[in-house]
Amino acid sequence: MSTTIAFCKIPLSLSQLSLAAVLQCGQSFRWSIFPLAASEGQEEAAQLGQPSHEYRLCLRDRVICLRQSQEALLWNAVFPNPPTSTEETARRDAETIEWINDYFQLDIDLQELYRTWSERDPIFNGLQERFSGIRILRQDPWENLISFICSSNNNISRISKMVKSLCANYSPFLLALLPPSGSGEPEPYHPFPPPSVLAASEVATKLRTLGFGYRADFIQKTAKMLVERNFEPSSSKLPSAFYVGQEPAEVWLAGLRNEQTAVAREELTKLMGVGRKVADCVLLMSLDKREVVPVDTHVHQIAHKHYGVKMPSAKGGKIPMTPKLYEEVATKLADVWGDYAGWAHSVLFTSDLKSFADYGTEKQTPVNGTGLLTPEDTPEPTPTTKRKRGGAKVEVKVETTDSSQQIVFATAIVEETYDDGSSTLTLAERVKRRRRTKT
DNA sequence: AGGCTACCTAGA
DNA sequence: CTAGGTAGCC
Repeated sequence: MSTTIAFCKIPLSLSQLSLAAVLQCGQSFRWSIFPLAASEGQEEAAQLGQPSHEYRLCLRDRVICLRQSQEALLWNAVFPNPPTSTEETARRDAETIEWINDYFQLDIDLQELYRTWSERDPIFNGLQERFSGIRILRQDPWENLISFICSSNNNISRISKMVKSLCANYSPFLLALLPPSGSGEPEPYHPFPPPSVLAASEVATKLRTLGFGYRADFIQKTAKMLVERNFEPSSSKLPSAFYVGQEPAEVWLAGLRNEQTAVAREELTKLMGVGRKVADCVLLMSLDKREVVPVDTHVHQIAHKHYGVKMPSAKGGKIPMTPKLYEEVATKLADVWGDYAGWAHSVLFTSDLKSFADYGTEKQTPVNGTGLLTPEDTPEPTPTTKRKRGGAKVEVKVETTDSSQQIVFATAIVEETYDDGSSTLTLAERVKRRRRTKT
């Protein structure tokens, strides 16, 4: 059970792919991450470009294990049953390699894209050193869709827990694996459940109890909508043997890869819990629509600070993302970055993630310590990466209080000071509705 | 037709 | 109070 398995190598530079960034930046939520045994030689190992982590993902019939060194991607695949022949072993290996190439889109030269973006955009140029190797994964559309339905109004940590909970509760156990360190409990692996399983009406109520909140109904309804769709016979035969074992609903979804972006988006947004943002994430991350830029508040901030997109006056501190504003931001960024705008967006987005605040600095080195830059080399912080140091909140007045004892309207001047010494003064018209607790 | 709001939950 | 939003209602 604890036999040491050798890893196979695919030559690959860190500038083409940074597993540490790509697998944790909120594209896929299902990878398990293990630090490799912290021994005394670890620091030197890191400097030698040896792997520091192992990443694992359960597919239909196997668990893929990945590590990364300075010059190679290291992989191995674990099956519940050992291969019966050398031919069988070879066939399995070939499939895994094909999957890796497809999933990481390794035929696309990321360095060349970085060069192009840097020429077109000085802002990108400033970030490219610190955030290299960030590319878009080519994910399974069904899993991608459900994961991003979970993502609404949510954080990466909880989304990951929810997605793993879906697997644990709705798909059969495949196998268990000890952490790579050898010590600790074996971890069970389940593949992602197919549409037919999540379409059952009881699923909604059970997902509620599992802590999915209002997304429980979205997931079940979307699954049901897809399963009950009337599929064209033509859509059930796709060229690749890649889709064998998939349900018609999954094949249909994947078939949107062959449609125009607008058409595919139209179809996606018909599904429950899928708005523009979620649809665009799916278009970009699993349906080959590389030009699509999903827009959220982070992306809007970036677009405002660096690319001259308007910032509506803050009513109540929150800027609602209207369809019009969404379109403005998306078009602007697509225009700046070109064909692969969605890919460029993910570099900027990752650089803006709080969990990556120290990525590429001394505090937290990227995998294997390459591309290491001192904090002085880091670009000017953008307003979104600027950390708030102090905020004086000056309540000016409270205009009315109605009979139900809700504060309905309040005006305040808010001063915020940032790490770099700059500060902003905003007039915030904050509408507070403080609901009285039921008694 | 845009502009609200409620919606689940875990964790600062 | 927020976290990579969306449906439903006016």
